Amino acid sequence: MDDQRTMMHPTVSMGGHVVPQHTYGMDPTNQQLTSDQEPRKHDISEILQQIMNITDQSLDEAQARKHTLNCHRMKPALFSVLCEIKEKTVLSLRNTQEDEPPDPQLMRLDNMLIAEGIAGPEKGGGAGAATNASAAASGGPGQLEQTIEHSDYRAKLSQIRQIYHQELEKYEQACSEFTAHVMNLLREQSRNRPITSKEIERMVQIIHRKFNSIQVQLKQSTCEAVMILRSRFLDARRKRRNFSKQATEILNEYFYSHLSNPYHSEEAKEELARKCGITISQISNWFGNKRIRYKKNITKAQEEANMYAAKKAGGAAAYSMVPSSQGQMISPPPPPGAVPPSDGMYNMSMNGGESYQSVSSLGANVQSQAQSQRHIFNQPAGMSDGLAAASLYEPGVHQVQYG
DNA sequence: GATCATGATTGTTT
DNA sequence: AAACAATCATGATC
Repeated sequence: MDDQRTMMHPTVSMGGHVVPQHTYGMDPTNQQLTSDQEPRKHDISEILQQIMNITDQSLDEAQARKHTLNCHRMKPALFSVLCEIKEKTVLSLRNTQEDEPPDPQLMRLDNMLIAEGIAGPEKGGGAGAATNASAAASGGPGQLEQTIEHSDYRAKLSQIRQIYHQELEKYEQACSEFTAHVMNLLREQSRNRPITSKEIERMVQIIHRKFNSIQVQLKQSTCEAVMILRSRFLDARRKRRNFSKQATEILNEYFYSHLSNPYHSEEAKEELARKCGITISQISNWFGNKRIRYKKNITKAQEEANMYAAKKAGGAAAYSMVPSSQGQMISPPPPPGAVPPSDGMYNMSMNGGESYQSVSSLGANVQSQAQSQRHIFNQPAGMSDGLAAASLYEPGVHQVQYG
């Protein structure tokens, strides 16, 4: 019955709902509108139109009209209409409550930010923690040293951390401001239309979800920035440094002393690494590069070989007084007044060549092992002539001397 | 800034 | 697994 009448007098349609006239306290059976009923109908339309318009207005404008609306004589009637509509729509709201599972992407980002020291409890240890974390992630003792020495890296990382926290704070402030604003608005609107606390809660949830997606973006771009920073600073190629002159000297001397068998045991590598202050893998790289480049440019390598041979011969002559080092001494005499106490190379000379001897004999020890390895130095036929000088200092020769 | 030197990486071979 | 070979990327020098 009511529905039929409603269909006959569809006053205002609101969100697809037809507002029945009888709920305004008017006589529903009265089909004829009296002269004072017409303006009433008009009033209601006006109020509802105002409400509709609120969504298109700025919050300030809505605020300004709020008072007018509250004082309107038809307000109670409007309220009851809205209550009735609510009765119908509230069912759909009840079903919308869902538990949000933790976003795996967000968790990944959070973990990474914590690991990098960007997001973390204490601020002071941030940069340090980041360094340790990244060093642990990349592994290797050499990388650890280089990571620590990169104060630039740490500075940039803490800069990223600072920006991240600033943005996060801004975001959180904006989120809470907006939430408070919306809650106020809803509370005020609840005087005109029925709004349950659950609905407000839900609205807050929606707002937080929206802001969360912004937060994810912030975290994502922060992670990207950290990755770029890391690749820039921790990529070994970018931070290549030439070895010290002394290290190169030691390596060259060892190389040309072991030309017939330039393949070394782990022990020999360790010792060289210790003497040169570089890692074992750097030693391997160096000898790998050296062998290839030696082979590629024999002429130049010969000159170098002769130079080191002469050097060694000179050194041996100069230090032949030292009993235990005869035929072993390859280091030049230390320059006057230039003998660093901890200098491995010159220490070798000063302590009777003991250190070098051990390296040299280690090289000899691996000779049998190296026989099973590939040997580029056995291949070129014309090489032996050029290596005449250098071959004087091959481990085999030393062995003969000792044998 | 062009060029060479050199340490590191990557893919292949043994 | 170690070495080779090619290549990359940076440092040093002119």
